[in-house]
Amino acid sequence: MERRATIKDVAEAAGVGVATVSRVLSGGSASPATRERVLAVAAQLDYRPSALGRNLRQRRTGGMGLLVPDLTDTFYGQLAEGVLACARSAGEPVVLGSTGGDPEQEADLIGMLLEQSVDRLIAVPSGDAETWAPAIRAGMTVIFADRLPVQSSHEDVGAAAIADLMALDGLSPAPQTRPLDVPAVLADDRAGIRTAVRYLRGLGHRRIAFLGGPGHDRRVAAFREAVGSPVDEELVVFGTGSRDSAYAAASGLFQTRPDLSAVVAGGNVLGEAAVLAARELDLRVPRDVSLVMYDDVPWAELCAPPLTVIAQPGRDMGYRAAELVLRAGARRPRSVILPTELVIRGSCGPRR
Amino acid sequence: MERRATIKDVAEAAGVGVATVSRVLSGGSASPATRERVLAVAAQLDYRPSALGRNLRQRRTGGMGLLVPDLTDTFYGQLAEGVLACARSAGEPVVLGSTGGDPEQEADLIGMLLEQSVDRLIAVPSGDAETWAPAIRAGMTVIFADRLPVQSSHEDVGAAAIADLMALDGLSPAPQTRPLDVPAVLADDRAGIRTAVRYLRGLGHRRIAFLGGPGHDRRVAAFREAVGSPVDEELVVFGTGSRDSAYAAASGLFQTRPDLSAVVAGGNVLGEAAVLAARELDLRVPRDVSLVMYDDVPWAELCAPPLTVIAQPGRDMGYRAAELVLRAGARRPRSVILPTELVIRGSCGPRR
DNA sequence: CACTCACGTGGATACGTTTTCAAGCATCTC
DNA sequence: GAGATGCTTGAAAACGTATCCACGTGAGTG
Repeated sequence: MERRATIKDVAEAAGVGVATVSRVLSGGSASPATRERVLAVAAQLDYRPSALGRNLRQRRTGGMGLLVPDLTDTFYGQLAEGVLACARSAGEPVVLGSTGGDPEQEADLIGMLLEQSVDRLIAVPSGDAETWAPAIRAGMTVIFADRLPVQSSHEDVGAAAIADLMALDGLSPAPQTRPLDVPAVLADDRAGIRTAVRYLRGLGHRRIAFLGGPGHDRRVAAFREAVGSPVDEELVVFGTGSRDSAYAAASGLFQTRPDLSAVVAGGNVLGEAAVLAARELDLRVPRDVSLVMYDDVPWAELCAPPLTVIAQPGRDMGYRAAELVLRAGARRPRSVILPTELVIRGSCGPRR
Repeated sequence: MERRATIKDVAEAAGVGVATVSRVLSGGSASPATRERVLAVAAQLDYRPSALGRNLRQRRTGGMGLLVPDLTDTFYGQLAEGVLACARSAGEPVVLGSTGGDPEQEADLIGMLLEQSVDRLIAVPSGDAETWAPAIRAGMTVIFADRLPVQSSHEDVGAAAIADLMALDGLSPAPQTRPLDVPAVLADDRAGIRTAVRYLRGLGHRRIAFLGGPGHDRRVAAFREAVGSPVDEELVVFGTGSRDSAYAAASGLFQTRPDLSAVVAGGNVLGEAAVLAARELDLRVPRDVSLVMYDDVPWAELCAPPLTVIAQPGRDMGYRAAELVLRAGARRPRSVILPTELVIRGSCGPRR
């Protein structure tokens, strides 16, 4: 457990000043002769610059933070893998937090990251603009992934991202809004949901339900738009994020509206709940009810029948978000929307 | 984006020295009067001590590192959630790395953590003792979770943990071995596998296969022990960790040995592969082949039939590991073995 | 040849904190 | 009343690095 060599040791051994060593190792200019000598000595001493000293000097911790609601949710696992892959190839550390979907815990974790001087953050937000204000105010480079913060009445965090999205969606030009500069990496929920609904429509389904969870606002909106007015509000139900509540929501939906013939689950936890609830109520998939689930996960294929899903590239989303947050210089990065794909397996059939 | 207040600002505003502020905030002794004043000023200035300064001073980063092979594997997701839960309640950051089961990446990540001066680490190891030597040598407090490093010929990292385990298993007293002080948090693989094999035996199965992956050494050993000699070596096959290789292993197993009537999958990825391969080969579960899978995961219930599993408390394991690594003082913590439970669902039937 | 300019270099400083140390002061003891 | 004892306190040093700045040297230009 010997003490690690410091820059001072290297400087001494190489017969140069610490400034020179620092320059050589950070890619600054130096004469080829000294550069070579310094590098040789550094290698020989097995010198590795301490992140502590550097961080303090630069008043910022390298790497990035990552906040997700729940690592048990396979989609967030994929997202995290993407982020980690990018961070690893950049040699940057990532400090992870799991919010449990609770804005309060999220706020705590943001505070912790602030304390650590982590100034780059990728987040699947659970709180609203107020929760995110401290991070923005502190000058953090924040990138939202998978979703945007819920809109609170008088704030507009994410407004810039929304503007980006509208442009990308080919909607009306972004309204004049004070941009708060929080870009996002999202899946094309709108197209994904629309495709799924059309697919179900094509199979003859008319009473299609949406089973959502927290953060699925954009998906519900897309669902409403795809179904067209008037929307049967009883067919749009929500869980709170836990598996239990998802199950309760699904079960309740099936029981109060036995006339529904198809359901779109807004996430894999909801999809899981729908399968379970249907089985419990002796509803056969797809004979009695068709099911399409947002998120493609390995076990979707294991179900009987295998689940038809709206696949979103979780890993890519994480990777892209990490790229954005790392490359973010003076210029604020643009938001990104990644395509979804309807993967047709066996959980949807014609309306009987 | 105003500059954050430093301890100096607080000291000045409170009319005391910085040392006093530091003492008050770190729970040192101070007169009630000054303590109150300092706290008031600190609150008013919204002062939060910078982890950077503290870390540099103490030459160590707080919190802990966490290294897992793959967050896409639900079990490691559960494990990570446990670690994060404990860390969150302690207010400590955790920097996460995903090794992909590759010793080389693992070594890189260890190096990165060393550079960050992270001196506490929870790991599901992929490399051998040699990979872990740098961490140990640097004085890191390491706790292994879920498995131990593979034994390399001339080293004995984990020997201490093994000694602990033998004691816990009620085996012979630990042999005299130079302890390398790497404790572990493991599931009782031995009992879990034994119970599963006995269960299958009770159903009449005689040709039972084991489908393993990297890091399943203890499980294979337990399987061999439970099955009793002579072990039919063709019935013990391994994947390399990826889903593809797991599928290949499972499919190969089913095809080369159509006479087997039951299989024990060493992890949830392997179990998934077994279900898929069986379906592809038109083998019905449990009519043609019985299946029990290590790891309980939410989707085990979704399968048709629902999977009989050996449940291990992934979340608890993570939480316990985090507790151990945080509480680790001068005294090296003891290893912990957590119980498993055979959860009987519908994937096992009598031998036909 | 004098002057400028570019470049390589090292000393010094600052980053924000914890901890050591000695000094100041009040209380207690003989 | 003098000395010992305990507590509170602040100045200063240290942690390891990056960067500013000033200095010296060599080449290039008039």
